[in-house]
Amino acid sequence: MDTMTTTDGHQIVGGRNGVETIRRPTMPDVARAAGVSLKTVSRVINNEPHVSPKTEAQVREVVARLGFRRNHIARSLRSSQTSASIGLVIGDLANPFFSTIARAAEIVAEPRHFMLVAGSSDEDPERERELVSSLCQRRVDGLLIVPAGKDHEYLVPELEMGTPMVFLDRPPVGIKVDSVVLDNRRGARRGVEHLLARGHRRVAMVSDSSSIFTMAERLRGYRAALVAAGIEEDASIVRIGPHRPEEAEAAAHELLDLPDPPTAFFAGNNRATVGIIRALWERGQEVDVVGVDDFELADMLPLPFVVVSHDPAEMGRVATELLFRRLDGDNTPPQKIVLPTELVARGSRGGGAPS
Amino acid sequence: MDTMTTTDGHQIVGGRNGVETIRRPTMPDVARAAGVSLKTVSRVINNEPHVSPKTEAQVREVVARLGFRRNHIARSLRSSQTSASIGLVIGDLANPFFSTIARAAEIVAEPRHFMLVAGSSDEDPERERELVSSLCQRRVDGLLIVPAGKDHEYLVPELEMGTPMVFLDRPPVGIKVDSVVLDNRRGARRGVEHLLARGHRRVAMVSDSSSIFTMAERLRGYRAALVAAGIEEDASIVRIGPHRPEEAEAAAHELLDLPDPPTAFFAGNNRATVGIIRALWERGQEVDVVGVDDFELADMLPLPFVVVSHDPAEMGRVATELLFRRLDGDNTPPQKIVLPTELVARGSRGGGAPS
DNA sequence: TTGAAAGCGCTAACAT
DNA sequence: ATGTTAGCGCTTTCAA
Repeated sequence: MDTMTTTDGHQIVGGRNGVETIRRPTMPDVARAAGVSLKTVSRVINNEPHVSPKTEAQVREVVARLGFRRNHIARSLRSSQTSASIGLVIGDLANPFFSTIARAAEIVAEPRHFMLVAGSSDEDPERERELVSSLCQRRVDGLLIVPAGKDHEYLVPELEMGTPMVFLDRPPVGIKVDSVVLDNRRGARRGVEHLLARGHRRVAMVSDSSSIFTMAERLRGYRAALVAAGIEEDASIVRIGPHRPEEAEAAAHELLDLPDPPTAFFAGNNRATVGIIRALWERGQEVDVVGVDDFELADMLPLPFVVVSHDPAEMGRVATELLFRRLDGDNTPPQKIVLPTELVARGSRGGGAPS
Repeated sequence: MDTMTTTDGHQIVGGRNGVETIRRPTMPDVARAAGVSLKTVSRVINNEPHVSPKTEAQVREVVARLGFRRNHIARSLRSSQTSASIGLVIGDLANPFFSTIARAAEIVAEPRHFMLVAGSSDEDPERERELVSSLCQRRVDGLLIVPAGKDHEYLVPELEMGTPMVFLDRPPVGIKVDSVVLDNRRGARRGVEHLLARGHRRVAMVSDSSSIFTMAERLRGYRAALVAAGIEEDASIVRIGPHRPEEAEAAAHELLDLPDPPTAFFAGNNRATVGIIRALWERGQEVDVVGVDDFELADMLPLPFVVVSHDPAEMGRVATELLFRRLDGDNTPPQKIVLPTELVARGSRGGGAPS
């Protein structure tokens, strides 16, 4: 047993090896060892009727002894082509929004013994198509997609071949399939109206690229609120583009350094919110902020703000249940399910808990 | 197009349906349509040599026209039994620690066209076994496991059948396989020593159940630091068990309400850290805190504290690369890779950024 | 209650 | 350069 340390500070401890590879037992192997036919083994494995208790016990004993595990690949090939898996295409598994969706999907799939095959598109339409292609080649039974692209006609063949799919967070373009989305426009509008009601006339907006459907919708909601209040939009205080919190933070600083700075902020997503809060906090300034998306620890940040909250887990759950309904043969027309949003106060004033 | 609203506030918009199911084209279908043999199609699809450009173009045209997609299930069955997928068993996909690992694994797997099949064990050993069984039935090429159970002998058959596996975060028990873990004990010890160096003699520990390997190790590190400093452990200020932040928060309140309260806290993981910080913040008290695990927004919490930081993405990356090395035929003895930890100041004092 | 034979869609080995 | 045949491990007829 020797130990070494690599340049990156990892310590590696070697052990001994002592495993020899043996062939995986197959059903014929089990049948031979149990002295029965292949079909009988199949019956036992699949809990089919018409097997005598004695034969069954015999087979089960051999199964256990040999460590037999049915080859699901082979089963999928022969049997009704079901791989008992669903494909999940999301933006980034490491992003809590997406991983919450993934987990919710898993929870719905688990009791049906379906597994999740997941891939991150990184918001790249090309990668989205590659992932979908990979998943279809693997013959997943259904697809859950948070689309990055803006045209989904490429999915028509898959649809025709009977692969059910549900879009999440962003609607399909060019095809008619189920989707579960947020009421982005109304949520954003209500968030901005909250600021206007507090007397603000110069409300800045900071958000990720408007090529993302949700961002474009939230921008529309922002504009609708301004129009309804008779306020003309000032393009100099609308910053669409910042993706990472640091970019949003820089944008907020720039806006606050303007000769005529905004008196309030509307953030298109939680990364923008975090960036803005951080900028304000660094400057020791307190400015009203409303941001779309709730996030962990939001209530403990050192400045008060309001979030347009929604439930990603609910989105994942609803979408996955809809997908399974389709798998179960539901042929009703495609649905668009719109989940509500809600204004919630977050953050804190001063050094202690809000009273 | 009609709209209805459900009791839970979801809005459902129905659309029209117009998709008819057609059979998925197979290689023989393509061969027939292209007027060539099955094998020729196979050659084209697999970019094998010895196909005339003319024939190839012909086949590709038909492939595109029919929307042919090779059935990976069938390919897996015949060909070297590789499903081009790796199984990932983690505690909870929605937990950022695990989803970061998953994403890192994905990034390593992507260029090799391997997909991730993931499942959450919820820290339940029974569920861990079920997941492993499901994954093996699906013939994943390798397994990445953050084990929940404390005995992994049940994996011996899988090992013998040649399924490579790498354990993450917690070492295997009863089998010799690769693992990538943290230097928990030393990290914890250094964290506690940091508090002792600041003059503390009554350092409380709050952590999740010691049945989780990492927690037990961190508790050992805590004890080692106390012993080295000649301080006798006071069981009344050691709270092992709190799993959710709220439970840790309650534990912190209880400890602070003690007649002889601790003057500092050591938190076993980030959930404990958050709970403790929240308790202190609610009371308006400022007490030294060191917690294992870094987390997002830690630097913006309203109280200063120190984290024993490490890199979950690095853990996922290293483990997955090791797994692929095994898949590539590396037969060297199993390794145990230990990743370092580091003390980092987080949180902030007062109402502004740290200067 | 049990078993024999065919075949899922592909790749591998061997012709031609 | 192209094609033929066998067979991966299972489920599905169909027979006994």
